[in-house]
Amino acid sequence: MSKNILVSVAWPYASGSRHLGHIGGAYLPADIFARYHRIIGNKVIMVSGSDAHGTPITVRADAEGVKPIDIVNKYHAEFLRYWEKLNISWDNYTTTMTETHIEVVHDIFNTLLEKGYIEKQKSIQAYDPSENRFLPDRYVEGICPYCEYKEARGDQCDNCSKTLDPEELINPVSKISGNKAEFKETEHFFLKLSSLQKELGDYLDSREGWRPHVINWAKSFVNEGLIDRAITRDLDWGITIPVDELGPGKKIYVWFEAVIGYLSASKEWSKLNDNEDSWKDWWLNKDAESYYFVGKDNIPFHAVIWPCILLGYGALNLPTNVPANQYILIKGEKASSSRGVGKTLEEYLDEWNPDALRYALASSLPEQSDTEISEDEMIRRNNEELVATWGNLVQRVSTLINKNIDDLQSLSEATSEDQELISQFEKAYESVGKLIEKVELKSALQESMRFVSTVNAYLNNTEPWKVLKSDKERASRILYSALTAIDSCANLLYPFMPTTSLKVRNSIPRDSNFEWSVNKIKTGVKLEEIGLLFKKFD
RNA sequence: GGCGGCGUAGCUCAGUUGGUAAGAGCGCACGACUCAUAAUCGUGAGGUCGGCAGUUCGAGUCUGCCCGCCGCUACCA
Repeated sequence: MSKNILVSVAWPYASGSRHLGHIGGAYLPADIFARYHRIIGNKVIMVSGSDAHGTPITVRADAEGVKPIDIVNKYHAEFLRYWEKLNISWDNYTTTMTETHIEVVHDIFNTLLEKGYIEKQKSIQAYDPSENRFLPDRYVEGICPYCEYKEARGDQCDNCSKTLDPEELINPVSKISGNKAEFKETEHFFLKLSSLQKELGDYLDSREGWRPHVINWAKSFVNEGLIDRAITRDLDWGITIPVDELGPGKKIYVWFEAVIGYLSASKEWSKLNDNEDSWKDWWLNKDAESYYFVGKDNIPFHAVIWPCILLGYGALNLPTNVPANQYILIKGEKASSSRGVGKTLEEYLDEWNPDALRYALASSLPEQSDTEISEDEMIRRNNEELVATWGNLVQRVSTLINKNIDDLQSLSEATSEDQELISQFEKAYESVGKLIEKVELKSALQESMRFVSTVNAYLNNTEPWKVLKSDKERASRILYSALTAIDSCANLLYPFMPTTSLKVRNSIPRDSNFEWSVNKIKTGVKLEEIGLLFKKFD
């Protein structure tokens, strides 16, 4: 009874480089989760893509004197390099510029409009006449009407921390040009979140196993009362509005269309695989599950707004879980290469074995709370946990076998000690699997490493290097048992470290080929040279 | 201001619905081993669980207040 599992991953904004925090926050955990489910036989599609629209991209394009599309292409290409180097196993990694995406966005827009979940509303908006553009609240500055602070923003005064409307500011100016801001009426389409509040509340109440910070946050949004939100903007760069009622210069607002990308990327995947309807197995089949891997800043969009869009549209599956991560902090600051904190992601990717980097990040995933890491800590984990415990185990056993035993042919009977080692691993698959299914990936990795240690302990207790001198058959049995255990360790660690795990597995000849249970290792065959899995940092 | 999260051993973090003497990994100390990338294994020392008060037979776990850090507060996504 294999399940269909949709692994949806936050769409990275093609407006700048990503950093380690992004990788640990969403892409790596999603990949671990997806790889595990594929291995145990579930049908997984993992989708995402580069988010091509939105203000940061146009701002950056303006600053660099290029077109938005140039910025998008540059960073999309950079993101593709990340995924390749890190072995992120997408089924479809696309962009929000594809025809399929635009079609799907238009379909959802039109359907919500027909059903009355989208309607036009007029509002007064700050406007910069010299730049010929409307201004977000935060891009308007002026004097606070309450405390007379001179640099109050249109949304809030930093001095007295009162929430403001831009129109309240005295002498409002555009933060972009420094010129006086005007106020003009503008008309936009709004998503009527308020009329979906009850259904969303029921949906959230029915969720089980969500992380406390995610469900609490989502519910607090509902409890405060959902406010209708504009889904179009005064912009040239973006997806066109399917109905021509607002006049020129307006586009669909990025937050509305980006989340729809999960559906359009799934549909695109179907087309690419010559089965246009296969996406339905993940979106319409009620037994299918969907997991959305995002950072905590994305919780409102994935636990509130996207479910509302889906509820309004109807029929499509809502998120099974949104295992949002908190932030990875480097040296006490939110990981940010733009602020010059730490190395760029590309530098890490050049310097690190991808599996070692995956390990260092996976063992510090911010699943419950913000987690601090430093490069020293990552190096320490590589040297003292990965190299010493796992890499060295593989090395010591393969060396013992290759130097002393030709082909693991004549084995003595297994003792209770040997059997106990193997039966431990039968349980390991179960306990590690359960943790991954609950998206407790950090614990799952720690648990896996604990089993790696038991093999080292087994060797210390059985001392095959001594037994070799007197009883070669017994020594062969010990090493055969250890090799069986190592093969299982490689399976357990595969979702976390796919490349090195495959390297180990492919070197060990097997009689069976289970990916998620103990395998029988062939006797009478020579073990292939595995080589060092990881290198120590000096 | 309001809302949410966090504050647990030197460090990074776990601690289901309150219940046997508070956990893990790393670091540290001591011991064992020497096959292995000076790697491994075992034992141990470290905490009045941010503070104060309360509920309870019993609270890290619930309530109130306080202190500190972070985030959100709806046109950044």
